[in-house]
Amino acid sequence: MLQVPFIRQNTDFVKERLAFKHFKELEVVDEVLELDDKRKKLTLEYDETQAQVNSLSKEIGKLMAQGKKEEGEAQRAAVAALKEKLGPVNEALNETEAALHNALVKLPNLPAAIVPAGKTPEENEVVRQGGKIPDLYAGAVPHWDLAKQYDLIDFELGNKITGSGFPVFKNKGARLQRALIQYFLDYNTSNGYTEYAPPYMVNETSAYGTGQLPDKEGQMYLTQDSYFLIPTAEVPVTNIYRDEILKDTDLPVKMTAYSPCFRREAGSYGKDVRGLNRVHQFDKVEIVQLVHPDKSFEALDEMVAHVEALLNQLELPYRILRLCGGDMSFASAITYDFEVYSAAQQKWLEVSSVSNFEAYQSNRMKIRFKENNGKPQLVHSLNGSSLALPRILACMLENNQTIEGIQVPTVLQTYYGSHMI
RNA sequence: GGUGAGGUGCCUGAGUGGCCGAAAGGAACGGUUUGCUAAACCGUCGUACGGGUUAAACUGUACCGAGGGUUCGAAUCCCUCCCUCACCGCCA
Repeated sequence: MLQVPFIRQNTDFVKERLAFKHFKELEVVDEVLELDDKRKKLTLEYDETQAQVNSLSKEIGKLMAQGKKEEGEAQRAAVAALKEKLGPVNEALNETEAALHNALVKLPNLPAAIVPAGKTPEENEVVRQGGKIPDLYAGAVPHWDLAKQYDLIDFELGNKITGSGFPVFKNKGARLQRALIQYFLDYNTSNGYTEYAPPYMVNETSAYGTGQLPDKEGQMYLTQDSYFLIPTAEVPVTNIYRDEILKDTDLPVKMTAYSPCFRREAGSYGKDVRGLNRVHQFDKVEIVQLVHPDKSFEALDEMVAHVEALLNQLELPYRILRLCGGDMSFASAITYDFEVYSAAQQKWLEVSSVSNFEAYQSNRMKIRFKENNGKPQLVHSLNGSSLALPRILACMLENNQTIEGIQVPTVLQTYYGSHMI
């Protein structure tokens, strides 16, 4: 969440940036400031009164010890009077703090300066395009047909076992998927990321920390024990450092993790969900960084280059989009989406999203660091997919299909064990 | 699922009503000494929110799992909840 002192000092700027993100309830900004004023006033009143109570109580202790009972009794009455006043003040203070917090979490992160204006996905800015869009032979088909033809993925079977959106990978399909995961993790760790295998369920606090809660509970599966199935490894991995104060020399923290991701995507059935395009359970390898606030844009560029290198090595045609203000996620200050071109569907599919959250997540999670003997400051957090498996797989199958079979990119051949499916 | 124990600062761990934001040890950091390393010695070593200041200094309040209660006064007593650990049962 945003920091109140910053909002206070840059009120107009905050409103302007929020409007840029097409956030409607700008009055919440003023509400935050009013509640913060109220909070300060009540805090002062409470503290001063409590200070009197404390000092009187100490005196009573001494008087009693000295056997001066009458004086002690008189003081007790004084304390009782103060405490009568204190109750309502305390109650008002608690209410105000809760209200302030509720208002504060309504405010999304501010878009960074270089975020393009716009509201819809059509207004996202294409930053770069790379790789070659293949000319497919006349009989080329979409991946769901290839999946059947080569016996790689069984969508019907998933319906039987669980429901729609839970594909079953089999044979070479399962193997290819495993090869990709292995390859991604190896690539990440060789670039300084520490590998984690996190829990696939998280508690409410963790879901809140990365911004899934409040609001987006509908997008997650909730278990009987009130744990959420993770929608991305970002959630458990970023929470590793929740409530920690790092040393500046610990930064940057670079983490990577493979995990399945579970998404309810309620009400999203329709044309775009065929095959692997949108499913309820999919695999993904994620990268997360916690960095010094001065370095987060540098880190962002590094992560973008990292993901781009992966796509180049996989020989997939891709483009990088800088999301416009209105299309960015709630907690993000800037986001780059990576899309690969699915030649048989003739469609761009999102396979990665790399974001800088600046201090928005770390403020919620209280992930901080200390420089020398300075005060704790919030780190900046970033994350990105490297990469989401199903669409990569879909694209790879479609783009690499030939009459003889499906070609496996060079970089994957040792992992997969063959050059052809 | 059953039974028992327990949650104190970066860690270990003392503390059962006022002198406790909290002993002691360890770790870490700074320094002295040393040819280097080690050892030894000295010092520093919580967080949040207020007040104050150009900034500090200084100062108030809160925090010993969370929330409530008793009391003039709570880490310490009471209640509720959460969590962890151990053993048994079941099981990969």
